[in-house]
Amino acid sequence: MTEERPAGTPVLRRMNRAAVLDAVRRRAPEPVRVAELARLTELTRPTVAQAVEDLLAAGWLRQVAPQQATVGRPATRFSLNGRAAPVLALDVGPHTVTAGIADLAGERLALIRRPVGRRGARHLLEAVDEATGAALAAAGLAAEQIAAVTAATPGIVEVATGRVLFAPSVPGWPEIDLAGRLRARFRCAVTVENDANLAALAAVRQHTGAGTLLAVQWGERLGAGVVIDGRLHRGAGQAGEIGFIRPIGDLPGPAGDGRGPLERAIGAGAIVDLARRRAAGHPESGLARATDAAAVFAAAADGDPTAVEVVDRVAAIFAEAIAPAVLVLSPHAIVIGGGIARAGAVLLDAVARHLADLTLTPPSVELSELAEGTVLTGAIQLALDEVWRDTLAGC
Amino acid sequence: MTEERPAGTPVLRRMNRAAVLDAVRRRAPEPVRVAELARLTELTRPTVAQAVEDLLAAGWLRQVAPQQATVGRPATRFSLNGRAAPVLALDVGPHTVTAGIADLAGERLALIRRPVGRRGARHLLEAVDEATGAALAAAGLAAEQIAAVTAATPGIVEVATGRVLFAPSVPGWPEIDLAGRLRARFRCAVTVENDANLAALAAVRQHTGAGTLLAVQWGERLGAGVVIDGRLHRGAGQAGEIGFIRPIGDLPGPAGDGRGPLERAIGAGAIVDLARRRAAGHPESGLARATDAAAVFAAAADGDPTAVEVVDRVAAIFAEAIAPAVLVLSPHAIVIGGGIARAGAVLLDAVARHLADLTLTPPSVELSELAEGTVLTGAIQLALDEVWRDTLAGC
DNA sequence: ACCTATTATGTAAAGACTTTTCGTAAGGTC
DNA sequence: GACCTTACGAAAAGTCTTTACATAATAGGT
Repeated sequence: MTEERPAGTPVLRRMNRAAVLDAVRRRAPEPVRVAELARLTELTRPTVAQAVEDLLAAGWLRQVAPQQATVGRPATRFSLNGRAAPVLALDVGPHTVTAGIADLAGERLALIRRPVGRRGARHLLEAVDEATGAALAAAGLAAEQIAAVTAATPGIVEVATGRVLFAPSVPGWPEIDLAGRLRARFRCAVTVENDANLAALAAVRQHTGAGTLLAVQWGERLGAGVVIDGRLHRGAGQAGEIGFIRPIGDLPGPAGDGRGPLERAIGAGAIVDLARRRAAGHPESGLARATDAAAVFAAAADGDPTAVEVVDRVAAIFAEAIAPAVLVLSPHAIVIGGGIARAGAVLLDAVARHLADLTLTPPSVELSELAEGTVLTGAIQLALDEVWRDTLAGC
Repeated sequence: MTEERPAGTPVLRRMNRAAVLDAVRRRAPEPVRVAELARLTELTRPTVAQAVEDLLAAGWLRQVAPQQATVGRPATRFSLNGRAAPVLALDVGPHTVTAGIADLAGERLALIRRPVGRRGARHLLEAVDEATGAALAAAGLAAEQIAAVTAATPGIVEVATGRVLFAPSVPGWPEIDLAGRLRARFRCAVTVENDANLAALAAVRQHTGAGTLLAVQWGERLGAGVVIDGRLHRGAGQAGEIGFIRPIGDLPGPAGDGRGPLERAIGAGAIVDLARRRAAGHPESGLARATDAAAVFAAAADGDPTAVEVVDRVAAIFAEAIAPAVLVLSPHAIVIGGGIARAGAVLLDAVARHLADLTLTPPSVELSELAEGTVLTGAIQLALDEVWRDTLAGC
């Protein structure tokens, strides 16, 4: 239900303003002419002109130089005024904090990475403050100018309040009220969201935009984001926690480090362990010396039979673990990102093969093309979505 | 994205008409006064009066008798004109075809059940035609007056085209173009949808209306519908096919009857088989004589230890099977309907207990309150949704 | 230097709604 | 029958969009 609250003619003007602004956004970063906007919005030219005038006055648009060398009177052209509503995105990882600032058109204005000195919630928070300040300085902005903030954090997040409920990788993190601190510093919408969810959002936007997608982040830990028609599905609050799926077979001993069963079975480290164990009986394989998952996948790609077997086993466990979810959700595609994604086709093919066996019409299995900064990209996107939603509703 | 195409003032009037009609619908079946509508829609009284006048002229509303015994001048009251857009719903089961006709307000105008003479697609189709005709006659309507048709069928349905891709329970069914035949007979929107999905829709509307819900239909077969914020989630087209989840443990021999692994493991028949096998070693249990699943659950409710064990085992298999989907989807609740739902609390508690073990914050597990006709109710709801969507958009 | 074709912008009048405001109608109660 | 309460009706005002027409700015030709 769209739940519109219609009223008098002023509502019309608001709607038209929003439609014009939306059209400019879609055209960004290219400047647009009034006549072009009229065509895009299917409004008449005077109406668009009126809306543009309003938007210029409100600072959403700015006039850019007219195009040279054209027949007829040069058209005045307009672009989004990026400075109108820059957004701040934070990727709060256990070891690194990244802060990015982007303008309305998605243009990056600043990008700051800060290592976290020592492990622990307090040091992490310090790094967040520092990175935030540095990013603001680099972009030449004051905190008051930021129009939306999105912070990505590991763990399970109660998005409505911004509280982190469970974050095994950072001791003491749930006790810190990150959202509260950010809200105190910024007088705008602040969203705290699970990092895998945001990575999913970024990966999916890259992908198609529509449909149902399951975007898996696979590294030392395993998380996933469910994106339906371009929007994050959150369910009761912890959608996508695939790391806690209990895989078939016996588990490596309970580590008690907060990792879920599937993470203990086929997380990056577990893959190395598995490879080492298998290689013990096969001295001709180079796997015994493998120190990271990438080496295992490389060996498999080279045709090392033991490595191929290991990859196949890993893929089988993964496929069996998510098959029920695939049957229930029926995603159009599964996008795999994270450190493991660098494994390439070896893993992908094996996963697809096993899934084909376990589902009715298996979804396509693909790799995310985004390497670094996927989480930050997703955070920026969510923040921009927020701004656009508010803006288009109430500008 | 709401994708509104704003324009001149006539658009305003359309929007207001739609808002008023929507308000009347929400108030249905109670008649409404103009002043009440003004309050509900937050429009002024003259505007509402104008809209009501239009809607009366278009036949969407009708005037009803003013309320007696009131202070002040009696208000003229209006109701939905059910005859304006009746919908037809069909539940095409392997053994029975049910046809229902409902008016805009959801009031049932006709309900016809027809047994299917002999198994097979041809006889099924005959029964559909017959039931449809009888329902139309009973409601005193011609086919041209029907505003939307929804047909529920077992199997996997490609909703966009209305083709049934896979329907093991009715031989030859996928070759029949049910949607095409209905479209030829009715000049309105025709939707063909999986029966479990429609049952889910009905069960969920009963429930809360918002949030993410997984509605399981559990009988001889197993299906589920995913409902997110009141709307059916279809994914790539076969969301909710939980019958094909492969459960842990060894399967009863492949039946080759098109049933999925989970159905073979814990479908109604399989539960009886399991009980019989367990009872073989325990002659004191009455389970050996159980002929249907209900008897097994009844025995468990009575405290028969063997029966309790069987129920627990069934619940465990079910919980393990759907746990990954629960983790990915994070539903607010799981609603269990279908024949097995009559088992009551025994099964429910066992499922909840096992799920608690396998998920992070387990959803509540509940029984659907709808007994007979759940599928038909859902079909009517979907058809009405269709009508309202079209109507509110373009009346 | 001037003129014309071409494209873009500006503006005023008309038309369509909603809103506001005030007057009237239709009941009951005392 | 007077009075109170609630509902209905109609006219005037205000806000937008639309339509139609006039004007501005540039390139290229004469």
